[in-house]
Amino acid sequence: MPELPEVETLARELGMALVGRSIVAVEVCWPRSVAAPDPGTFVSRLTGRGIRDVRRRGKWLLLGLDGGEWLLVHLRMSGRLTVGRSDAPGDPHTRVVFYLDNGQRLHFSDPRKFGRMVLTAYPEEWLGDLGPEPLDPDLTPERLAEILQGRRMRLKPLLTDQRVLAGLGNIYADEILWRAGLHPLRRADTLTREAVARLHRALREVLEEAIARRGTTLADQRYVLPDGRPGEFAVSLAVYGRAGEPCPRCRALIVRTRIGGRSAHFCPQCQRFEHRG
DNA sequence: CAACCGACCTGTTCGC
DNA sequence: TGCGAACAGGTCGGTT
Repeated sequence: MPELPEVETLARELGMALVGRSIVAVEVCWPRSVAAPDPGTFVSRLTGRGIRDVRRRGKWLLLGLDGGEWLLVHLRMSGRLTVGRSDAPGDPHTRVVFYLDNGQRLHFSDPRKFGRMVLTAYPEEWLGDLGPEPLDPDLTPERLAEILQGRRMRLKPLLTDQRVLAGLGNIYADEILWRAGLHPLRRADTLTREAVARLHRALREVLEEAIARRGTTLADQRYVLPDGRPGEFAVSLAVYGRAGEPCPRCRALIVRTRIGGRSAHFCPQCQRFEHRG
């Protein structure tokens, strides 16, 4: 569920709540949520550790700990991280709980159990295959053109490939392609210079606007901020989840199809496959 | 290299 | 109303 804007928002807001705190106890309710090390080692190495940094890489959340180790968290489809008082009401999907020195708890809740945590001194071993950050200033239009060059993949699966760019998922890939006026089935190596420039601009605009609105909370409310409030970008979605509704740009009806086993939404008028632009 | 499929999981929505 | 099928923001590994 959470993509780059959601994890970026979490990193910022969790940072305010967690940096300077320390972990006094850890409870692992669902051992498989801890990918490494084994849960016993995970708990003993975390107990008593201070949190000095919270950041994001792709869709991973990174908590920097005193002593140089990192706690990596990937929320996958249904993971949620919230901070609350000790007497917070019980959640049947709680998988891991971190007890903090100020009486608060960091809750990891995850109904589908896909989310994973890793405690490691070598985060690059887990993050090494990730492509560049879409919002990195070094990712210029020229650099994006090099990335797309020679790739025969269709744009939609390419954008969600974490080795190509880090952090895009199903929602933002659809929104970015709509903003850029590019068909999701268009082959990456067929883009003109001008089309790459549009894609580059769309990447930055969509992601920056979504971060400014603190991410997308859909109807199921699975993604929320650490204090439980929703993100506000859902109302700004142009195509995702809007099949049959008019395109905000041209009023043609949004189409939903299936690409690489995932849903894809686009405007058949604004995003023409035949256009070489 | 590119595409597709099943796994991994549970909860919610859809269609008959 | 009831019930099973289909579907969900992600990723991985194996096959074609």
